[in-house]
Amino acid sequence: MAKQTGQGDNEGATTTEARDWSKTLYLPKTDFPMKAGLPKLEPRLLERWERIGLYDKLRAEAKERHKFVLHDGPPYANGNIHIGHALNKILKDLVVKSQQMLGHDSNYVPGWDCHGLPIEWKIEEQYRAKGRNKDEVPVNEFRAECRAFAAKWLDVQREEFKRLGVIGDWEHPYSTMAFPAEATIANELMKFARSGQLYRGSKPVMWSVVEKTALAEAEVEYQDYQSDTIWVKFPIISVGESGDDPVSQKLLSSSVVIWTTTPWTIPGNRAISYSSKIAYGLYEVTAAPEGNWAKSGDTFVLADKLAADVMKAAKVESSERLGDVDFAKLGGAQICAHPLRGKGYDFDVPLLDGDHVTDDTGTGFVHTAPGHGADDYNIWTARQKSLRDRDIDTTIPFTVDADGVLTDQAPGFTGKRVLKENGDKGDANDAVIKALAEAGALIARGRLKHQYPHSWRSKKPVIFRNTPQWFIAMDRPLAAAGNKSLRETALEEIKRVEWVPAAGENRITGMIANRPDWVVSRQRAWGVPITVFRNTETDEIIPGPGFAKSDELQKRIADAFAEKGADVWFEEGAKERFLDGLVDDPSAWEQVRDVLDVWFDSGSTHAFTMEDPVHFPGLANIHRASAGGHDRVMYLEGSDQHRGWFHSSLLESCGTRGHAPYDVVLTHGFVLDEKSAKMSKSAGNVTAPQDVMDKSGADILRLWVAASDYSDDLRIGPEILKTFSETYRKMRNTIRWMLGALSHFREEDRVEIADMPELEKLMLHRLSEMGPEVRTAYAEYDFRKVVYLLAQFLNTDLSAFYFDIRKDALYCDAPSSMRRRAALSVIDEIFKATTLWLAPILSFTAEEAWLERYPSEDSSVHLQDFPLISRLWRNEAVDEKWDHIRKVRRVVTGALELERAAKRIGSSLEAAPVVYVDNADTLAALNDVDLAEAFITSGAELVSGPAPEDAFKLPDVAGVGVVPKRAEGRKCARSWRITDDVGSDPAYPDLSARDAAAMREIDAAGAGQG
RNA sequence: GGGCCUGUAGCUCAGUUGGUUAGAGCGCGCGCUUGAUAAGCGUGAGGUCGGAAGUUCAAAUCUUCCCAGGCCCA
Repeated sequence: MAKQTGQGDNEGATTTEARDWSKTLYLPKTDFPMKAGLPKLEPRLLERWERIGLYDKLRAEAKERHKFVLHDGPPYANGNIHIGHALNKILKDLVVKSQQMLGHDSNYVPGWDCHGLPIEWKIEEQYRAKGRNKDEVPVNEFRAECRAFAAKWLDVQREEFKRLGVIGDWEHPYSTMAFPAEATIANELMKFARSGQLYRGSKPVMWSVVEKTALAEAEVEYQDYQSDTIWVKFPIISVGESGDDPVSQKLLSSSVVIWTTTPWTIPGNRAISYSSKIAYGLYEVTAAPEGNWAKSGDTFVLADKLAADVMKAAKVESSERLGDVDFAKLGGAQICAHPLRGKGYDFDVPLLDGDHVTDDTGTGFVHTAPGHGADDYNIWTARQKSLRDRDIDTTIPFTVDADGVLTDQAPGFTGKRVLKENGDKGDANDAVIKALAEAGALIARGRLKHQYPHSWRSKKPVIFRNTPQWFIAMDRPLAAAGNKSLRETALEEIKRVEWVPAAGENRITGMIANRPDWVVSRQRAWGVPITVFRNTETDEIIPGPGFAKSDELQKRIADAFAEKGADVWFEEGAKERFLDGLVDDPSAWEQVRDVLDVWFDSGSTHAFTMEDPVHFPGLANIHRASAGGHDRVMYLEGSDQHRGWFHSSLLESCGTRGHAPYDVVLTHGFVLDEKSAKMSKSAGNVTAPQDVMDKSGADILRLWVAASDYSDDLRIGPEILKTFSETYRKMRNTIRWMLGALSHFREEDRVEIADMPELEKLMLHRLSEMGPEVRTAYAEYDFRKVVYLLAQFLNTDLSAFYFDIRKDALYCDAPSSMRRRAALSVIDEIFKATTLWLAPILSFTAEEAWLERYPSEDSSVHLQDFPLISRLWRNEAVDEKWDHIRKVRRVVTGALELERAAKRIGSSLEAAPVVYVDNADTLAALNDVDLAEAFITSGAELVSGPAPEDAFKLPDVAGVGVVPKRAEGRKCARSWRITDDVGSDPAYPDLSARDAAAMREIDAAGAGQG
């Protein structure tokens, strides 16, 4: 028999000197440190995982299982990760690891979004610092620099993500700028072109005349600017269903008045917006100065709140309100004439009800030029169908060219400049104002200093200008989809997807139902080009539905991209090479130079990862449940992605494949500071994941994620991290104690459940309860329930109850003790189960503990599945019985606490309480139980019957009273229990009978050892 | 301003179809232990369930309004 660790040298039982009994105890013994030192430990474990090829091992082991694919939403490769990234990736890792342990092949290929504006800006910034001009750099040279920039940050972020303990195929991530990805993105776009869903339309964009470029909202800054303002009459020519009352009758000879700060947009006017929430009246001018624009007898429709201001601006001396004008009652079919009717502006100007109209300034009517403003464009396109039904041409005119010059689509003003080349005001405003005055359409003019958008580069004012753009149609019936539109298909698919939390379904449904057509073009350099050609004569697009050689053209482009990347599109002579032999005259075709919206890139990630078995062999042969298989695909991102990635992926996949690319969509909230405020550098409330990992460790961060309600926003800060560090410490120490106890456990000592004491049966029963609960919680992605269950179990059931009680047996019992061996057998199971249950969350700590228990060169806790819990462990009878015992135990500890406070006892081992029970059920439960053991006292007496008046009672434990009593006898020098059998073995005069017997066994074994 | 969502002890969270004095873990105070010891055990304090009104015999739970916060739009 091997000598037990934890025992000192045998000095002989006959020694008169006091023996150090502590050396004869089986005290916990482990190298697993109390203080984790995670910042140092974690990198070591990461190295180990890399060395043993953990990810590949997982794939190999799970080869035959059903797949669970968490398809990564790509972060943007342009900076260090922040706490939001950490939340996102850790949450993904919790899902990936738990799904693997639940028995799936749980795959995770991380990816990055690499094209787009922010990276272009960074490179431009570097150019400016060096005094270079972007426009003078060949586009592919510029693109190469963008590519290098993205590659650099991809690497940085990859290391930061790995540091969080996230398992994944980090060596083979996907990126939207990889050549095969660029090829696939272009290919997907060409699918839209060929099915006729891609069309060329127009839209106003912010445009810098100075730089001759479109600007994004983030590229403009608002500065003071003096604008010309005008009040313009639009004569009413039709009132729809007019009433018989005098006011309605009078409307036909009245005007609607608008106010604008951009007179040059009047040629682009196509409508007037009003709001049904605003009260309007008909006002008659009753007195005005001689020669005034607004004349006595003129009648205007104005918002009641603003009528006085307008009359004042028009220098009207007096006016009268004739009555209400209620547009809702009029049926919404009112038409005005353009103020320049007869001069090339003979179209009807409809009135449109719009939420963007207010009665804070102006007239309560908004001049609507769809080519010159976002609101204008939105309301115009939203009303497109009803306008067409009224025979109104909804074409948006191109009234201003790239130089800021009015075109021939602005009759009478062709050649006038809105802004000069240097950004100064041009002559267009004056020309328009003059024409309006001559037409008698002006009632007032003025100037206004206000905030107006300026280019952040040139600091010069910008304009809204209608420009050609490429769109994906939302409502075009698609033959391949049974004549359903993209919108209809997407809405149907949304219902098939599982949304976690469920509210996500609402949110995205609303967005898809209401969104306009998808603008996929950007006038930029760093992206995947829109790989189509347009016939300048016929407007035909190739590849396209009517072009016989679309197959060949599409293949040429995709193949070239796959080989050399999207740069080939911008190379000299690209058009000729791509079109060679496919069209009669390449010069009749315009090569589109716009690049794709990056949302189209990321919307295509499913296509170039999950459908590319060459580059992502682990993702080959996914048979999704929606297609009759057993595999599932999850997307997991912040809730903002309902409008972002979930949205674009859904549209992209529905438009090309007719179904959603995902089966489950899980969303999380945003990370705020401890007071629920947004984090910002200026507020000084930023928590950086890098700092947390350096100071506390990734496991603390992981515990924070797991324990938080991710469906809502999450808070983090110093106090919260401190709390989680404490929670961690508490759980860690319980694990540590198990490791220490198990250092004395030998496989041959394992005990069958039938031979175990009830306490052990109870703990196995608890495991059998925990098993399904933990599994279900993981399966439902309810990680905080897992944390709650495990914390409760470790702290309450184990540390404070089971382990506390069993310390005596574990430390003091003889090696042969059935009680001790049973306890160790059970602790072995508990350790295994809890470590495995914790592994997805405390990935580092679980691994550390696992390896401490099962040392190995190449194993890992993460290669295990969740524990199999035997059905035989279930034991409701024992559970119910011990419910009674634990209740009584609470009464006892309560009674002892009073004794302690009165300084009558210190340790509970100094007590031997008398328990009165006047309750048959409880009495039955307590009858054959070693109460002293359960109470951790030296003795306990059970008395049937009512307790004395002065006995200690608890209100919620009926029929139980405790009378404290000091234990009588001598204190055993080894176990510290006070018993009356101390000294019963003359060889061990200071020990109780149990300890003396144990020592005989131990000493014999020790002697045998020599 | 609109859409979606959130608001329970210092912190993180439970609170089943409205039903007994609103719970847990951690932290905090106090005590015990000193053989899990920069640990362990016990015990105590702490909440007008964001606010107001309403429905009801009864509301943290239902309704309305308000306040605060977040995301997405405008």
